[in-house]
Amino acid sequence: MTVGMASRSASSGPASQQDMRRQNLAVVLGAVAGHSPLARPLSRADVAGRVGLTRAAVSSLVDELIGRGALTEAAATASGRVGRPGRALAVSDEGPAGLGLEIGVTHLGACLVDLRGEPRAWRRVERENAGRPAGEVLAEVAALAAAMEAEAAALGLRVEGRILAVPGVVPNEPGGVVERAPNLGWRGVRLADHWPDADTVPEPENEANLGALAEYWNAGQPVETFVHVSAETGIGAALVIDGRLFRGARGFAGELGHLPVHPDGPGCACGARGCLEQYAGEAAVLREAGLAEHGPGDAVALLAERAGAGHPPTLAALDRAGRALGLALTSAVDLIDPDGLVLGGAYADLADWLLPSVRAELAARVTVRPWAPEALRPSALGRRGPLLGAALTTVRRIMADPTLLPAG
Amino acid sequence: MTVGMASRSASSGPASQQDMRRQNLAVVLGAVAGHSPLARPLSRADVAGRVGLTRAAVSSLVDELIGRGALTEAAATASGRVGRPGRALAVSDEGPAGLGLEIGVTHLGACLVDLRGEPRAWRRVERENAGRPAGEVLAEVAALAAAMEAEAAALGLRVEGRILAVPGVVPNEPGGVVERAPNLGWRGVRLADHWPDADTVPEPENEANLGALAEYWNAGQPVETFVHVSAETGIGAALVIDGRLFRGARGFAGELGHLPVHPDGPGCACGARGCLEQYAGEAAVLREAGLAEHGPGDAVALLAERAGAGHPPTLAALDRAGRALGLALTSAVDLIDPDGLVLGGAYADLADWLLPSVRAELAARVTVRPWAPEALRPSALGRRGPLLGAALTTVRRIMADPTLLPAG
DNA sequence: GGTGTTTGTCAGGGCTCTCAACAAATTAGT
DNA sequence: ACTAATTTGTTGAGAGCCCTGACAAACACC
Repeated sequence: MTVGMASRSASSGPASQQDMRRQNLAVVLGAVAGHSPLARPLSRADVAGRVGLTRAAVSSLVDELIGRGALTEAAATASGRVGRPGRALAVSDEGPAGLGLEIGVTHLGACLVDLRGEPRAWRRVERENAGRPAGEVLAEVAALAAAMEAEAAALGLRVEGRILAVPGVVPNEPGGVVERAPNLGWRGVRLADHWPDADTVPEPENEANLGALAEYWNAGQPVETFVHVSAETGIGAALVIDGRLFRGARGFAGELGHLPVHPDGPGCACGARGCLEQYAGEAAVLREAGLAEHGPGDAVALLAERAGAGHPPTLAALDRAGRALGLALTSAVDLIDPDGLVLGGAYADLADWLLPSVRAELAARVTVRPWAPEALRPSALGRRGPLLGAALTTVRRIMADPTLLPAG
Repeated sequence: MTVGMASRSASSGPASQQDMRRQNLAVVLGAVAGHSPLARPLSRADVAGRVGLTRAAVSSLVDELIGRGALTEAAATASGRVGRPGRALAVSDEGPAGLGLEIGVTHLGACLVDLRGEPRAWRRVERENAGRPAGEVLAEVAALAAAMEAEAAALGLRVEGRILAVPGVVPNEPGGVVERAPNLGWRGVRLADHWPDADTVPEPENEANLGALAEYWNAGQPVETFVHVSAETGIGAALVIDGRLFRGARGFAGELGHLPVHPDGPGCACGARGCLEQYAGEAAVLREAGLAEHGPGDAVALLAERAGAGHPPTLAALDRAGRALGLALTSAVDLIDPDGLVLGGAYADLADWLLPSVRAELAARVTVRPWAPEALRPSALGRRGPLLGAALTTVRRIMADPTLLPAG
């Protein structure tokens, strides 16, 4: 099982009556969750009419969902309509919750969301994690996680799943292993080996993937197929296709940083020439902006500051990066035909200066199909995306399969 | 409903017991179909053990499948094993069949396959279809189709679905419309408007997509995620992701021909610069090979002939095309991480001269992940792919949902 | 020929949905 | 205030589907 993949029908394998029940529980829960909280809340009869089940079936399903703590029956509402008023249903804001954890290069984070998807608690501590032993870092994360679990209990929440966002490669196969995280100096770290409590070991997932999923899950009107570009030290893209994260055959999909944008361009560390990273990577932009020997501190913040001040070399460097990124994204649009493109990670902070040139390049080169400049937009969540995505992963799993919750 | 998409669980919508039955019918049928015909045929008990249903359930499902004509009970086999021998099950080679039709620029085609996926009849007639009125061409196709239906009846086959492969754009939405087919001169052609018999109107689908699906369905050990490049007049790619055709948000996915391989290269008719088609398109290769004013006849055959004869400008043109194609495919590999790349259409006929340079370019540029040169291979089906894919589409739909067949 | 093994089928039971009927709770009308 | 109409949620009967357990049938082995 992989983060972000729905657990339904493994495409082969027989269907059982439990599967049917599972899906119908998910459908009913999804109907309540997908309903605008501003509108009049849904009753059992409303749900039945909306999803196409009978009132009797919905009643039974709702009872089970209430028993599992996924739904609550709110107070009766003065509907104003004729007939017996329905009993308002709402996704529970107590009970099940998802815990997201994050290891960044310079910080640790934690986030707690309830089943409605609402964040209920955030924690962030600054830590220089690069090069430290994985066990040491994980011990601190575990302490943070324990504090959050305590806070969850105080809020009446029960943590049902734990996902850890890491800036590294997490293989497709389960096992809780971070294959490598260059910016942390990790290689082949098994989370379970360093976690104090075997019952609360989190599942690792790549932070860029989680950021993309958060962007998708958090959108009011979600775009089902989009490319989420995320630049930290490298440049990666997460592909969300039909609402699901696409990892590629071996988990390497979305390697945007090494697309050949100028085939005869400068050599890249990867061995090829003219890769996108040579134009739009952090090191390349800093070099071009004359900031290669910047002091300590956040390089991205420095770039944003200089660009905001109108520093010509910085502006030129960002323009050059934007045009190269536009070239790479042209290839992505031609191949994948996404509904949208999202600039996340460091690019979100630099969007003001990147967007014009990226959009111009796309407009000039994406000509054989309709393409709206607004389809490219900066991330709405910015740097909080991965952590939120980690927490929401558990929520979305439960929404897709409410039987994951213990029966009441 | 779209060609090549499984009809199962529309992801939302409640599950019914019919859905469960449908899936289990498909699972049982799939187990029989997926079994090597060389090995001892499967019995009901074998199927039960393999798919995880009980013998009683499989018995009921098999009975229904036999009733619908999807399975047959073969003669008893001398198994040589102890115990009561099982009754051999086989996918029926009578009854349900799929009819594939094809309109090419210079020919019409038809193909009949039985439920095992075996071709049972082929027809091909040479016709210059470019520029002729759509109604005239479709009338000839309909005549061809009628002849095939008669042949099907003679073979004891019943045509359960009709798909028409066209060299053009078919929108995602159903409706039987060919939005445009530049090489035929078609625009907004509704098949139903020109078909003599309303009961046998075929469903149109892009030939490159069908070629890719045929490649997938026909493979012994199918690669689940691959890119099928197909060059005719333009250069297109069909993306098969997790065994399903991926069309993109608006049906424009796989537009490989306009990937910017040399951003400052020659201008393209699309308005951009340095598109792949300027290097690897038919017109560009012919021009580079000094064959721009070739006489009548198949330009691809001409290129193959000259290349086979060692004609230096042709070899240079193909090498240049191959390197450009390798660049574009590098982007595809980086983004999608496919298990394989297939060269189809005209490229299949030119594979001998294209493969080396494409592979070299990929080897030099795909460095941040494992990449085997053999993952790029020419199409096994070549020019027959689209027609076979059209015929197989119906078969795969029935395999995915045997209740499409009339009950016996 | 008897025994053991495997196959296919049947009857009973459980789960889940649908259908039809009904009590409950509210609005509209007089 | 009281009745009629309307809508909701629940209940019981019924159908569909799979599972369990049992059993006859058909074969190999001794």
